[in-house]
Amino acid sequence: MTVRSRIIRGAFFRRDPIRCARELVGTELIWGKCIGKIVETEAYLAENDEACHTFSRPTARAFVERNKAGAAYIYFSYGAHWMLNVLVKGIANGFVLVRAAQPLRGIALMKKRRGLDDERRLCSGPGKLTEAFDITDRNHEMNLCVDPRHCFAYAVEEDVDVVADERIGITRSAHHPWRFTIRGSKFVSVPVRSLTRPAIDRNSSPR
DNA sequence: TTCGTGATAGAG
DNA sequence: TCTATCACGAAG
Repeated sequence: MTVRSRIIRGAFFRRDPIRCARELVGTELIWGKCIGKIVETEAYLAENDEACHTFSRPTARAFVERNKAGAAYIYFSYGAHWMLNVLVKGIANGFVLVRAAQPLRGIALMKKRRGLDDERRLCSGPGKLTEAFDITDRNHEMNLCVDPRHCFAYAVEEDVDVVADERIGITRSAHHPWRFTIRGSKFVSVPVRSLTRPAIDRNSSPR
């Protein structure tokens, strides 16, 4: 089976962001010589989601209008890190943030770019991942569903145990369980907080 | 736990 | 022009 036949096409991203985020976990991110298995994503909704850039950034709303599903939305965060998102336009619009990956190929190159040897820490966060893969704003608005060298691809193994958990690193609309990880993966950014979330649990949580 | 870093947006 | 904010990461 060739790489091309496994490419995830635009139809995948013409659904809703939550489902896309969940199903992108376990797929492969192919970027030049580097390949990683995606172990962590988050969904952001263009509507009614205060954590999404579209909520407060006119440029993000314009991006959604201007681009097709599967376009890369890449921005610079905290003066240091690039974030890789994929545009979803379908039943609902939004983004999938690619947060962590398990290095599969091009590992020596990733180590060099990151200045690290520990494979677990090469792509264990959205900023680390883009550094390891050399993803920057020059890839902004790139269509990630056509070029087999810059795309997502279905993995050969299909059985993936995905855990839903609350998104992290945000202050607004943080309660939605729209973070998705591979259960038990050692390559995620931050360990999942709870495998089973109580429906209402205000007393056991400090702060 | 703290802090650097720079883009963005909105207020004045 | 100024300020607040931020989907982070590394050092301590």
